[in-house]
Amino acid sequence: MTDGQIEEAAHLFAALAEPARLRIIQALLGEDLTVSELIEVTGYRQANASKHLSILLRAGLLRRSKEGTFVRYSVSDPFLKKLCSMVCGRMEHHAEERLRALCS
Amino acid sequence: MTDGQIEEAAHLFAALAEPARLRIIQALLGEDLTVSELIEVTGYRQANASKHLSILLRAGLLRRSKEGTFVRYSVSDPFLKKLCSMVCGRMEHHAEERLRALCS
DNA sequence: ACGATATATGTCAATTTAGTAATGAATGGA
DNA sequence: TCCATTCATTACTAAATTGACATATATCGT
Repeated sequence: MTDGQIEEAAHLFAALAEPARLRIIQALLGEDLTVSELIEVTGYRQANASKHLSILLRAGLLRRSKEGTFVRYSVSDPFLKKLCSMVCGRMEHHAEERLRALCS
Repeated sequence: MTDGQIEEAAHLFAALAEPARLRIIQALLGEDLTVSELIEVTGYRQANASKHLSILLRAGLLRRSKEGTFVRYSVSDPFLKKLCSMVCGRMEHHAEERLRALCS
């Protein structure tokens, strides 16, 4: 692996290393949403949501399409869906382990 | 997904969002290494490497075992191996796309 | 063209993080 | 016991990041 690829991967993980962005991704995995809808759903301020969206967009994780004055975002990367289900699986596994440790 | 799980996931990604830590993981995926060996391989300073290792350890990605005065680290999480191969695959895919865009 | 709405961007303070040097703790050998 | 080695931790500086506010840009209807 080259230095460039390592940095690219780190950049990708950095885009995912923020609870607000994970919430946004979670919402967009359910259905494509405009910024307004996303604000409604998540409760984030417009400027912040917009900034987080631009970060996810630059990381290549989202797709952006204009609809009049609205902008609709969607999950562009099939990799992201797989990744999310993997992470969920891991966390369930850990939750189970914690539970088992508690009961032993 | 609860807020706690979202934050836990963000924390996990944050642990991976650093080139130095990805380099360390890459080295440890090849073989288990002591801190000294890791320093030798990566060229990082001792204190720096130690800090990165502690972050990966706290994230549950590495295992730690003492051997006399030495400490050997290894990849504890099968999830991590899968994740790395996925990320590598994604980046190769993107590299191909860039190449194709260049030639079209 | 004008006003209203949707989205993006710039700036600021506060927080977090990486890297370095120095120090501390633990282990093994003389 | 004393010293040398290995690793962890602390204190510090510089840089990056977040969220809030204000402002700019773009599009639509009138």
